[in-house]
Amino acid sequence: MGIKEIAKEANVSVATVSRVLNGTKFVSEELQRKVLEVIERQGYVANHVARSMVLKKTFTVGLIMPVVSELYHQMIFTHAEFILEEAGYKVLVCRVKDTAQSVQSYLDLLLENRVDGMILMHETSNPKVLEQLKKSQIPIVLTGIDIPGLSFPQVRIDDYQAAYDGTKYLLSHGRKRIALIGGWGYSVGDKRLEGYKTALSEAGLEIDSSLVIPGFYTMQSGSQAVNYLIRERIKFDAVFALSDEMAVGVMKELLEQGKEIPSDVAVLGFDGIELGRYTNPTLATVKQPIEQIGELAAERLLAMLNGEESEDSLILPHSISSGSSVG
Amino acid sequence: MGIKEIAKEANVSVATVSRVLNGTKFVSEELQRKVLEVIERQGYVANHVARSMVLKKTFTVGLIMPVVSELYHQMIFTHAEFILEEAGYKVLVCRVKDTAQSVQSYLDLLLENRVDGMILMHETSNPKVLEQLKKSQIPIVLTGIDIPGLSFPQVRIDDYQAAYDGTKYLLSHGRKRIALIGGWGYSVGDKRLEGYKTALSEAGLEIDSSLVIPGFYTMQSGSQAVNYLIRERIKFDAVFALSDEMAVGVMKELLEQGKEIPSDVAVLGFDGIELGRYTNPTLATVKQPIEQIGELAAERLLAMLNGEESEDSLILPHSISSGSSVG
DNA sequence: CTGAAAGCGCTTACAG
DNA sequence: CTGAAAGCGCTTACAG
Repeated sequence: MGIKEIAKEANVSVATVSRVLNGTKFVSEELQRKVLEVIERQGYVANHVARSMVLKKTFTVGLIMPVVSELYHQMIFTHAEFILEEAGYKVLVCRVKDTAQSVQSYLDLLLENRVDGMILMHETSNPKVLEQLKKSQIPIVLTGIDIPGLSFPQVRIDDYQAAYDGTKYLLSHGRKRIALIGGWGYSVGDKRLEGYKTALSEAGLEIDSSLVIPGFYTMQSGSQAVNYLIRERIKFDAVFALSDEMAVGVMKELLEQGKEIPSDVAVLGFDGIELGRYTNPTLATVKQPIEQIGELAAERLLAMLNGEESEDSLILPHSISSGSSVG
Repeated sequence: MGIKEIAKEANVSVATVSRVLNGTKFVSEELQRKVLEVIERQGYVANHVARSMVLKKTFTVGLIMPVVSELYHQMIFTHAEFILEEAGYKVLVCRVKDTAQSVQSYLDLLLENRVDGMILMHETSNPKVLEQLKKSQIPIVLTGIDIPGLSFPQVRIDDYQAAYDGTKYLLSHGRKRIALIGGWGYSVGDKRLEGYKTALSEAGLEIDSSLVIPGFYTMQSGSQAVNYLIRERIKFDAVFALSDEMAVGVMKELLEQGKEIPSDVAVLGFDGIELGRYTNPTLATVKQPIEQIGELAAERLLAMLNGEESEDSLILPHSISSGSSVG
């Protein structure tokens, strides 16, 4: 049951059917009525696969994102998706399950399926992937991340400054032994680490590398980090977790180990997801403008999809959101 | 840059290129080498849109899910997706934003884009949608839900029994005034409500309808329900929230209002998501076999996609997971 | 094993 | 305003 059958039954050409379907050209009311009637009666469902082939446009954008810090990424996704859907695009989401999983296969998948554009929320340094990304002719925007060597427009915060401000916030609450948990070896994490170090140095404090703990941005990972600190008898009076999810795990483990929050240990998160307002104690955090990031990333992509010049990056403001987990 | 250009440059026919690309037929080593070389050198990317059109198969399955109880639905999705991806399918996710949003547009989208099958995790009673679902020729499996009038295979728990067991669990901990929060007017919620009522009746307790509160399966909604109960001075010594996310909101509000958990009020959740083990106090809950539901739903869909007979529904076992939020 | 050709279901100049 | 026809990039009987 295609356009051809509809055409025959309505006694018109396929061109006419196509035209009433798409409203591309004026069609006399009579033919329009006839065609619409047949379509309705036959329960015709347009075939967008065929349509995409001739149009060379799929109205699909690909989104590659990590599954860690899910609540944060989901929210960005939700806001971006909303804008994209409004504009008639659908989103093919590729969720990179863990750090070991390669982005390669997802990138191939998106390219083979001819997505019109891409939003990349997952850092990668795989040279082959980088090469493919550069060569691809479709618009791409990096969201929440920065990939050195890739000149696509970015929509994100200033991670260095955000971590700097977060650290200062803890310092201003009298903390001196601040553990930092995050993913090192990635641009975002490393920049935040720099901000942390600078803030400590400026406060005249030495950087103790035993306080810099690797984490995977999951709740479990937060718990493990605290467990490690305590097991190794490393003294600390604050934890700065570089995702709210890790912070939740951190608080859980601290309470379990009999620590008081924040009197014994203050906890500061990162991201500003809704969950932080529902924990006990509530979570102080470095808040990203999640809604804005998602929406602006989508809007930038749409602009490029509409042929506008690839725009510059957008660095959005962060803020500190207080909570009872810090003094 | 299509198969045609590759063919010309390799001095073979397009048929041969297609064959080496798909490994469908034996191609002499020599031609194979020549074709592969050109493909590599040109950075050819196969066009799956064209491929889908002739094959009448997109290797895409549609997934319609609600955005409430996100952690729960995400986990089911994650497990289902894993199986599906292994089998070479990609997933087009449709996230229904709220109860007011219609499934209609997503259903149309999936059908127009010719998904090979569908996983439906969102209840709907829209008669037109139901009609379209019935008429559609593709395999569909209902996951975590039951839609009266639709005979597709289901993969879910016994919601009636699960709520019955949960209520009994609270009763066994000496609770008598159990508030129930959930979404009424949907099959899943209503069944659970029945289980709750039966358990109370069997215990010789009267059903107090002022304890049956509507909720939207979000954290915020859980908080609001508690707020309502307290504001209206309705006495209660336990809350049975029909999602863990609501339970988190419930606990938050209780603590904020100065109630002790569980001595003043016990809290029981539903779903068994990871978050419940990270809250303070930890959350007792009626646990669904999330991983199994996701995997089995995907496997059933794959079986049907492979032409196997549409199978019967699968009712999986639930369990009670203890936590310090209940006695 | 290999190729010429038809066809998948649409859209859109090009004529009329 | 309407239609005949070419073409989008593939796959696959059908011959050879």
